[in-house]
Amino acid sequence: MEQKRLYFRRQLQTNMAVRLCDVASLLRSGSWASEPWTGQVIAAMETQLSNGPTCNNTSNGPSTITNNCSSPVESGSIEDSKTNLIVNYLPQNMTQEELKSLFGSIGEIESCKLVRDKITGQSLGYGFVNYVDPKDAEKAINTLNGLRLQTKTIKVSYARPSSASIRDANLYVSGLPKTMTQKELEQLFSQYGRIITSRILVDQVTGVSRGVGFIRFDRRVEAEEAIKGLNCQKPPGATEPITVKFANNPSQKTSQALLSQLYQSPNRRYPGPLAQQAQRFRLDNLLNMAYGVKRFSPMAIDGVTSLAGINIPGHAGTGWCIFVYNLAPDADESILWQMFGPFGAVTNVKVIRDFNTNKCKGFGFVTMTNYDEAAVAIASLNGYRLGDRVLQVSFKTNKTHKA
DNA sequence: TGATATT
Repeated sequence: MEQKRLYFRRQLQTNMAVRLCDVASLLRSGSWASEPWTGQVIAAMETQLSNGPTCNNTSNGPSTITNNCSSPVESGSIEDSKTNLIVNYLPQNMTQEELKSLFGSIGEIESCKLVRDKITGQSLGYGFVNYVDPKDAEKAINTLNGLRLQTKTIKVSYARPSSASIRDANLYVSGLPKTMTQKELEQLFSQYGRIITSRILVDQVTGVSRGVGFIRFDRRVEAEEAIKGLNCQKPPGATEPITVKFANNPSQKTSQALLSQLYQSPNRRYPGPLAQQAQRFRLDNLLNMAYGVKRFSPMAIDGVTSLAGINIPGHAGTGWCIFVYNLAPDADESILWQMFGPFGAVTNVKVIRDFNTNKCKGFGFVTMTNYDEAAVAIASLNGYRLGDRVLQVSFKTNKTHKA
């Protein structure tokens, strides 16, 4: 009870209508409504809401507020939201649950959304995480920005307030001098507005610039002005003019290309050869279940020595559970994400702590979706030296008695 | 013409 009071007091201290709307709707629904003090809290919030900016939150996602500031965009100003983050460059196969699990290891999450293609359902590689506490959002940027997950390095930053004016502000630039650096590219374009991202494409083999790149501005009007000012112009010192135009939207592919991508990408829906071994396990286990055979020992398969995390389709919340031993007392979840994330889809991590001291008891667990990725992670991380400790990593066993 | 940046 007291914890709930503290929880909502903390929320109330976040002086944004957007937060109040969310808390109010949370209080109105579900088990919170039965608490004797919720009525007072809702009333207090609605008073503030009626005096403040309009709340337009009608959906499940994080809400937005009408920006009624007289000078909405000031160069270099701090973002409006201190709790809402955008996470870019997520691995293609990362799910919303995995995103929530990863960022939930920092602090309490108010809402979390992985953005998917409306038609294909494929991840668009970015998402939003809205924390309850602005301090956790800041901590998430400090600890998770730049985290390597599989082949990607994720970017974590404050989300700008959602608005039509910030959409379609990405430019494709070609004909750049091969010697031009990213910094020089930014210098050229920064006179037209605030740059959100910039990139120069390079040859995969030689690393030499391909003379093409991208500039994403904060606002579309800035991108329009940059086209007017720089398209067909020669950059300082260049011999040839550059081409500046709006970039293609990656989500606007032809249906042919989408189908091709769907067929070729090894994801959950269309498992590629890599998933075959895990599929074989699942099939075997289904057959064993169906025929009432005692849970089969997978030890006979391909030299695997010990397994327990049996993954049965339809049995939600399962995966390949990995036991990690010899963690330091101050180990936290983020270290587990950092170690195992690069090997594949991680759905959950947990550091086991002493109830009284809150220090790690020396071990933890990691759940991975795919068997093959889990096996590689174990093979790679068992014996790994973390600080002054050598880790023992294995599939979790179902030991009920100590040997 | 990207390491799919605004739900």
